[in-house]
This record gives sequence, C-alpha cells and structure tokens, in this order.
Amino acid sequence: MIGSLDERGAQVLRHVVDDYIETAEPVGSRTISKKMGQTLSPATIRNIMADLEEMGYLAQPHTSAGRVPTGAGFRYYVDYLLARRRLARPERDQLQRMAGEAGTSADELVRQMSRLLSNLSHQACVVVVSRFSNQPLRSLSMLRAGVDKVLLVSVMQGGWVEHRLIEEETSLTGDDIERINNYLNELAVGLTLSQLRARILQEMKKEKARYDRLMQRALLLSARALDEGSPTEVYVEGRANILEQPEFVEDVQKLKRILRAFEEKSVIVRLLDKALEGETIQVSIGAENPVEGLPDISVVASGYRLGEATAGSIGLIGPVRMDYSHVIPLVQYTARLLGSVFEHR
Amino acid sequence: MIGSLDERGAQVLRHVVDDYIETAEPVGSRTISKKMGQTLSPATIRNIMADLEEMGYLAQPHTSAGRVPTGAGFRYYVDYLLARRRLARPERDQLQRMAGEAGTSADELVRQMSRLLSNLSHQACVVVVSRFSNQPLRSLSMLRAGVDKVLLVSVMQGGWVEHRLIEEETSLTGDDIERINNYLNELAVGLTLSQLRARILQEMKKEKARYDRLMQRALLLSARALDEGSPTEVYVEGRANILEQPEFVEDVQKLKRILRAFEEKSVIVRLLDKALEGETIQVSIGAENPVEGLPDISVVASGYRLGEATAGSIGLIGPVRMDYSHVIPLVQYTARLLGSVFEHR
DNA sequence: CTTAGCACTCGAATGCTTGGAGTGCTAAAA
DNA sequence: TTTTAGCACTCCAAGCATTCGAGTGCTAAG
Repeated sequence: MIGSLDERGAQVLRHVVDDYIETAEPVGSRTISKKMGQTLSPATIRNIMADLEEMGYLAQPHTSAGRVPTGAGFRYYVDYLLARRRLARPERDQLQRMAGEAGTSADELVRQMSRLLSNLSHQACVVVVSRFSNQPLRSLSMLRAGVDKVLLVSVMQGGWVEHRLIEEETSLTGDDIERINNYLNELAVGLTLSQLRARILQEMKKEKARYDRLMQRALLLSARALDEGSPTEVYVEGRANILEQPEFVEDVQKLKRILRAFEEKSVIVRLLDKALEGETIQVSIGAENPVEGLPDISVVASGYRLGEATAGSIGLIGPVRMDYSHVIPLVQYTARLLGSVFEHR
Repeated sequence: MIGSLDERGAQVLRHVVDDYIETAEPVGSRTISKKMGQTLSPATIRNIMADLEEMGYLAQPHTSAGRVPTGAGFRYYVDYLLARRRLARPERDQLQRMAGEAGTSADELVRQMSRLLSNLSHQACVVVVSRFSNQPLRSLSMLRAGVDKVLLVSVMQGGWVEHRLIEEETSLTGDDIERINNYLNELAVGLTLSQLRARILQEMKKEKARYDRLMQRALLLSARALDEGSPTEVYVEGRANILEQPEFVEDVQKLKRILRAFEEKSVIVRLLDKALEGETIQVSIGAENPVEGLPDISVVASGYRLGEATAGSIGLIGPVRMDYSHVIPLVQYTARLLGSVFEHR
C-alpha cells in the first residue's frame, strides 16, 4: 500500500500536514490549492489526495470531509519533508541563559530546563535521569548520621549527588570512619556505580582473606546501599499543556490515560527508552511508541551525553499532530546543552 | 441570611449533601422524603428546602431543578452534621503496612504514602515538607567532591538528608576537612537549620578575632550553602483522580487551572498553609482557600509533627463535593502516622 | 494531463416538539 | 398551626426534521 511519492504528491502531503498541524481540522482540496499558489486547481489536488489516501498517507474521517494525515503520513513528513529549521535566536538565548545559572543543583537545573522546554514547545516535557549506570564517581564517602546510622554519599560526574541512609547497630568511631573513607575512595573514584558493585563483590573475597573486620563491614554496608535504590529519576513538567490540545480535551479517556502514564515512572522510562541509547533525536509517532495503551501520542526525545556515556534523556510528549519542525530542533538543542552543562560541573 | 437550623432542617440538609456527594446531581424533594423513611411528604420537604435556600445553604441551578448545597451548606455539614466515622480497618492496615516499610528513604516514603492516600481517597494528594525550619540536625559534614568542589551534607531528625555542592577554588587537605567536620558538628548538632544560620553569623565574628583562616572559610562556605536552597519540597500524587470528577471534566478551564496550580510550588504551599500550623485537620471548602484562582476546590489537610515542631503537611485536593466523612479521618490518620514514623527514624 | 461542472454525501447547526422531573402555591386535612 | 394532596407551571434534555455548506468523486471537455 505505502510507496514513494513524486514531487507533486510530496508537496501536497507536506501542505496537508502543515495545515493540519496548525488547525487540527481536516484539510480540503481548495485550501491546498490556494496554499500552492493556485498552480493546480482543487480538482487536480483532489486526484492527488485520492492517490495519497490510497497509499495510506491520508485518511478521511467521513465521505464529505477533508483529509487528515495518518500515522504513515506524519512519518513520511518527518522523514522526508520536514524543513529542518534552525532554532530561533530568542529560544536559544533563553535556554542558554537557564543553563548558565550557576547556583542551582544538578536536579534542580534539570527540572527548570525541562519546565522551560515545556513552555517553549507548549507540550509536556519529560526527563529521565539514569543516575547510576554510566556516570563515574567523583567521590564516595561514609559519614555518621546519628547514633546508630551511617550515611553513604556518592558524588557523580556532572554534579549528581546520591545518598543512602543505613541502619548500623554497632557504632563506628571517628577513626574507623576515616579509615573506611580512605579505603572506599581509593576503591571507587573513577568507577561507575555498576562497576563499583562488581568491584566490591570482588574485594569482599579478598578482605575476607585478610580478616580485616572493619573493611569487611564497610564493604557490606556499601554493597547493601548500592543494591537498594532506584536507578533512574523521572521529572515531568508542563502536564497542563496537554489540555491545550483539542484532540485530548475532546476525549477524557485519552486524557486520563496520559495523566496516569505520567504517574508511572516505568511507563515514562519505556517511552523514552530508545532515546537513552544515543545522542540522536528519536521521534515516535502515534502507535510507534512502545507503550501499548498510548497510541495517540507522539514522543520527540533525545539522550544527552556526559563524556562517553548517555546520562539520561529529555523529551516532549504531545499529540501526533505536533509541530515537529519546531519541536525537533528544540529538543536537540536542549539535549546538547544539558550534556555540555554537566560536562563542566 | 445564614442562621442556625432546627433539627428537621439539619436532617434535610444532611441528606441533601449526602445525596449530592454521591450523585453529583441536584437533589429533589421526593428523594429526600424517601431517604427519611417517608416520615414527611415531598411537599413538606419542599417547604423546608425553600427555607434552607433562603438561609443560603441550598441553591437551585434553575427553577425546575432539585437543590444543590452551597459552600455555606457544605460548611454547615462539615461543622455540625458530619458522622465522624472511624477509619475502616483495611485502610488503616494498608497505611500502616506502607509506613512500616523499612528500606525506603524519607522522601520516597512520603511519596508512596501520598500515592496510597490518593488511591484510597480518589483525590489528588499533596504533601509539603518544610525540611528546614524546624527539624534539629543530627549531623553536619563537609566532604570533598572532586577537585575544586566540596559537598555539605546535613542529616535531620526524621531521616531527611539535604546536600549542597559548593565550588571552592582553594583546595582543602584531608586534615583540613576533618578539622572542619569536628568543628561543624560541635557547632551544629541539635540545632535547627535556622538556628544554625544565626549561630554561624555569631561564630564568624568570633573566628575573625581568632584569626583562624580555615575555620573562617568553613563558616563562609556553610553560610553560603544555607542561604541558597528552597526551604520546602512539594509532592503531588494522583493528579489523574481529578479527571474522575464530573464537575471538573465538564469545564476544561477549571481543569487547566488546577493542573497549573499543581505545577507551582508556591501555590500548593499556600493551599496547605493553614495546615502547617498545627496537627489538627483543616478543611477549606471552595472559595475558602487562600488561592484566588481556585474557588472550585476543597482542601482537606493536616500538619504532621516531628517532636515539638510541625515538619510538614499532607492534604487532599478535590471538588467541593468531596466525601468529607471518609476523607477527613483518612487524612487525619495518615498525618499522625507520618509523624510517628519519622519520630522513630 | 488538467479542470470546470455537477450531483452527491454527510456532519454541524438550528429549530421544534415532547416528556419528565421538579417546583411553588392553594386548599383541604390533621 | 402544621402537613399534605393536588395541580398548574417551568425548564431542561432528548429526539427529530430541516437546512446549510464544505467537501468529495465522477464525467466530459479543454
């Protein structure tokens, strides 16, 4: 059914999609004819549109309505017809200014960038931070926190800080803790957390042999701390933008499904899954996304890097009828920006 | 206009509110007559309802419709007519089980309790944690985090951990840091953060006199760290429950306003403001809440204590037509539970 | 291959009718 | 004096017919 298009067909498709993105209404042949400077009459356009429909790029809600792009239509549009505009100056400036804010902590910064991105795009913005897997440790320390508790604090490349409070019955002296810290840092700095996990297991055998009870305990505690804890953090900003989209407001069921999805970390992670693999932009149109229950949303997302590894991904979630030509460079730019910000932290 | 009610009037009002809470539809005289076991005919009920309307407790959407409780009607209901039921066993059990989960960190626990509460109530649940103002410090430590950065970590009563990453050009040796830590802990443990702030300012003068450059620097860094940072954290769970309420779904504008409000920390803090003062339950009905733009929501909230001071508040946000007799004990119980959980951390 | 012309389709908007739920009032009953 | 049966009245919601117009597909001429 779906084939390639000649120049004319492509132009018509492009205009249909453009117009539909703008108006959210079915587009008629008259409109397209005008948009193309009346080089072709509505009747001709109708013929072309009928062809496009046959090829699966357009659809008719009912006989006497205009045409609406299908998922395939949007896909073709994004792949071949999109005007790859550069990001407008003022938007670049705003993003850069935000990224330059020095005082904020890493996760506060991400949240604010995400909010700004959602404002600029009028879509909901989602960020997944995979704190652990990939980022090398800058320091790992243990410190006392009250009578029978110790706190394990890890600082990652990029300024991410993670901590775990652990119950510990037997008390450690200040000296003990200092020794442990020296030992841990020697062991850990430069490793990613998953590497460290492996290293600790390895080391535990050695230490057992050496009969150093204190170090054994330190390793045990660290291993325990590393086992717990969620490996990813998720931020959602600009949920209310979903309500700006007529297609969602008309159908409360869709709205509910989307809002529920935003409340499930795992769903969001799955939505942005592909983007986590690299720094290139990923566009899922409609049912293309991996989540079963959400065939009416598109996701435009990109991973952002920190050194060698992908540190997380940032994306926009909205209706299939999204302004891709605007949104794609926005996300792309923001992802790069995030990466470079964390590089210098 | 608004006066006190005789027994009969009160009973009718109670039934109208009960029925309206259940159905979200205007309530007619027939319905009430039946509910009261036909001790009074519909005609009599009509007379009573007309009185209640005159007094401002009921209103008619239009001439030939039933009655709907006004804000004042709900207020009277909550103040005088509510059957103060105890919380049902299974709900108590669920909450307790959740509170007993040992492994989770303080903020993860709050988030999960909040989510559970939103599920049990079918409303959106909001928690405000005022981390700083009131809770005494258990420990305050500085540690190195990379080449030119130090991390200041504070552990509060209740298991709350807070950290700040600070740029620091001149490098500190391990010895320096140890001295600083001893000094800081001596200074800080047992104080609340606001007390500590004052203490540091005091101390800075002294140290200046003593010409101890290292301690000076430590104090400077600490002061800087304490000055930044938001004093409160806010969690919202169960937003999607808002969409279960017909009164909100019918009116997208209201929906938008509510969702936008959920995205503004300051708005939420204002909504729960009164509850932060004490451990008693606060009910704001409709326009009673302090936020201008949200006259259609009710807030049922309670502060939770940690030792002497209020550590935060937890509340439910929903339509004026909320099931107060269910929701009030729910919130009350959860707030107490939270307090006692953090007590033992 | 393009396009003017035309018959046709279908949804959205409009107006009309009807049914029913609910009211207020009055007058009789308790 | 209070209650209630009876009744006229109001108004919304739902159903139905009609109209309007945007848009189509097809055909035949350019």
